[in-house]
Amino acid sequence: MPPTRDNPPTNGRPTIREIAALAGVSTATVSRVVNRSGYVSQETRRAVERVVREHGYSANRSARGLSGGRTGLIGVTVPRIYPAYFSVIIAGVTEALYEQDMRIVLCPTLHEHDREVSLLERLMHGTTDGALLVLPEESSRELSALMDHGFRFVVVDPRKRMESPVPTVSAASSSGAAQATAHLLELGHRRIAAITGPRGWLATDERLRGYQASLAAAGVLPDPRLVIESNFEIDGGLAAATELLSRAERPTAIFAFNDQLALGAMQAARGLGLRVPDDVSIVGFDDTAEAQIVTPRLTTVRQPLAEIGRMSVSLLTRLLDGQRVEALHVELETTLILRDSTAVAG
Amino acid sequence: MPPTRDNPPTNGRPTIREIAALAGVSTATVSRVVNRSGYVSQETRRAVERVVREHGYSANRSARGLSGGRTGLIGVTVPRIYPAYFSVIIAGVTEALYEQDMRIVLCPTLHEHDREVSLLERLMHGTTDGALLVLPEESSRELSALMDHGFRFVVVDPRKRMESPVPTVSAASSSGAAQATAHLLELGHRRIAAITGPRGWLATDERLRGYQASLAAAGVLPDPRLVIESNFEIDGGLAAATELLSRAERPTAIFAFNDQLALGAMQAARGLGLRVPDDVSIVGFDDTAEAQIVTPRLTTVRQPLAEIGRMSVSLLTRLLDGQRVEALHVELETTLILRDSTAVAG
DNA sequence: AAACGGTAGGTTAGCGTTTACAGATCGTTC
DNA sequence: GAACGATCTGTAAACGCTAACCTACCGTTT
Repeated sequence: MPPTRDNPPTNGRPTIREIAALAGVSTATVSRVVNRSGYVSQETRRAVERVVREHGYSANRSARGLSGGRTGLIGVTVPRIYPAYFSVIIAGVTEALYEQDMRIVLCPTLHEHDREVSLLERLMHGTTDGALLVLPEESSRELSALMDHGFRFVVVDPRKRMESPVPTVSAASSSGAAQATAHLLELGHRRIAAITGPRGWLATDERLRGYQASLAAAGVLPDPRLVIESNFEIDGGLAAATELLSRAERPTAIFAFNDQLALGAMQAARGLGLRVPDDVSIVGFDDTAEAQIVTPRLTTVRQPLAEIGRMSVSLLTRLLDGQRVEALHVELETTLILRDSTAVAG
Repeated sequence: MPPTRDNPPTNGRPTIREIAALAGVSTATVSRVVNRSGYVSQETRRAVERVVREHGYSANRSARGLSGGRTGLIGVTVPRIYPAYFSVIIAGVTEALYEQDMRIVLCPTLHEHDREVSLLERLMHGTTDGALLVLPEESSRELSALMDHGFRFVVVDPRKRMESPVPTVSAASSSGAAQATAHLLELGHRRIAAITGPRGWLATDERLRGYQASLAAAGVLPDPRLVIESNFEIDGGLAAATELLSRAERPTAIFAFNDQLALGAMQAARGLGLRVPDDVSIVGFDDTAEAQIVTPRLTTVRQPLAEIGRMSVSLLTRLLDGQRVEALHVELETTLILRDSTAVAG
C-alpha cells in the first residue's frame, strides 16, 4: 500500500514530533539530543535517547537539509569509476564519510567538461553540503570562482596546479618518481626511458621532475628522445613502449608514469619477445591491484589512495564546519614497492 | 563575490518564488511547468521556461523530497567498491541514472549485515526514492518484509534465490558455466576441477549446475573430489588450486567460478612450476578487466556487468513510477570469451 | 538583595517544494 | 440560457526539521 495522506500517523517511520511526544519533551529537545547541540540534562538526554533507539528514529535528511542544516550528503565527481585508481579513492572516501554518518553522491563525469560543470552547479545547491572533485577538468580559475560563490569543496589529485585558496590533496609525485628512477640507476641502468601522462598535468610534470632530478644526481645526461608523452592508459603504454623497444639502441629500463602504462609496456615487451626484467626493467606508479597480479609482479610506486580519500574527507569536513583550514595543499607520502619487474641492467 | 546580507534576494540560486515572480505567475504554475504535470497553456509554459533557462533554475532537491515528491536520489548498497566486478556494475548504474537526472548514493556494506540493515533503514526513508541492492546479505524473507513496508528496490545479483515479489537482475550463470565446461570438454579434458564460491550462494549453485550438466551431457562421471568450495577471492583460488594441482592425479583443467579465483589458480600453477595452458587449462567467470592483462590472457565467461547495472535502473524506475513490473526476475545472457588460458588436453 | 551568567527546555517561524482545492474562463450540450 | 466538462491558474496548507528567541530556574558574585 503506497503511503497517502489519509493514512496519517504511522505511514512509515516516526517523525521528530512523535518521538518528542513519546519522550514527553519538545521537538527542539529531541533535535538537540540527536544533534548534540545546546544544553540538555543527563536525564532528559537519556530518556530521549531511549525512545529514539526503541523506535529507530533518525532524522529525515530532506527536512534537515531544507531547514538550513546539512543534508549529510557529499558530492564526489570522478572521471570514471572503475580503473582501480579511482575506485580505491572512492572507497577511502565512503569509509571516512560513513563514520560521520554521511553519504556520498557519486557523479562520473566521463571526462566531459560540460557534464562536470552542470553537475557541480546542481550538486552544490540544495543537494549536497560540499564536494570532492577528483582530477577535475576545471581550471584553477574556474574553481576559484566557484569557491567565491560559496561552494565548499576539496580537489583530489589536481590535474593542474591550483591557486592557493583551493584546497587540494595529492601524493608526493616528484619524490616517488625520484625513488623509482634512483632504484633503476642503482641497478646499473643508464638508458632509462619514461612514458609520461599528458604534458601539463601536474602528475606528469612532477613525476618528470623527480625522474630528471634523480638522473642529474647520478650524473646521467637526460636524453629527450627517451621521454615519450602518452595518456595514462594501457594502449598508450603499449604503443609508446613498442616504439621505444624497437629502437636499435633500446632503453634497458622503462619508468611508466602509472600502472596502466606499465601494463601496456609489459605487453609491448612480450610482443617483441623481450623478457621482463631480464631484457628490460619496468617500473610503474600507483600500486593498484593490477600490479600484483601480472607476471612478473610489477615494481611500482605506491600512492596511499585510500588514505588520499580519507584525508580529503577530513579536509572537507573541517571546511564545512567553518574551521579555517591551515594546510591547504596536503601531499601524502609515496613509497617504492620492489617486486619482480626490475633487475640489474644486463 | 561571496553572498552577503546586503545582497538579499539572490544570495545563492533562485527559488521557485523568484522564478514565479519574474515570470509573472504563481509558484504552482512554475512547479507544473518544470514537472510537466497538470494543465499549463503553451504561452505560459514558454514564458516560464524562458525565465527558468535564463536564471538556471532547478528545484531544490531537499525541498522537493520533503514535500512528498521525489528526491531524485537512488541508494546503492554494494559489499565493496573496488573489485572491478562491482565498479563496473556501479558505472552502468550511474550512467543510466544520469540520463534521468538522478544521482546515486553509494553505500558499501563491507559485508556487514548490521551495517547493511541500518543503511537500508536510513536510506529508504527521506533520503532516497528507492535502492539497488547488489549482492545483499539479507534473506529473501527480510527483503520481502522491507517491500511490504513500502520500500522500493531491486536486487542485483541475488546471493540467495529470491521469492517472487522481490525483483532481481542477474546473469545466466548456469548457461555460462555450461559453456565453459563444454569448451574444456571439447578440448579433450576429462578431469575438470571446479573451484566454487560459497555453497548456498545462487551464483555458486547455478554455476555448479551448469558445470555438472555439461559433464553429464558428455558422459563424464562427476568426481566430487574435483569440486572445491572457496570464497570468490584470489587467495581462495590460490589455496584451492594449489591443493588440486599437487595431487598425484591432478586435473588437466580448472574451471574457477569467478576471475579472482582464476587469477589465484594461475598463481598456484606458476608456483608449482606448471605452465598455463600447456600443463593445465584455466577458465574464469565474469570477464573483468584483469582477465585481459594477465599472462596468459584468461579464457572466461563474460557477464554483461554494465548492462546489469543499467537494466536494474530501468526496473527500479518503472517500479518507482508505480508501473506494474512484469518481468520480476531478469537474467542477462553470458558468453564464453576464448583467450589463451585454455588448450587441448596434453 | 540585586544582578548576573550558566543551564534547561519550550514555542514557533521559516526552509522551498508539491498538491489539494477553489476560482475563472470558455466552448458545448441539453 | 442554464448546466456542464475541460482547461488554466492562483491560494495556501502541508512536508519534518532546525535554530532563533523566550522563559525559568539555579548558584555566585557584588
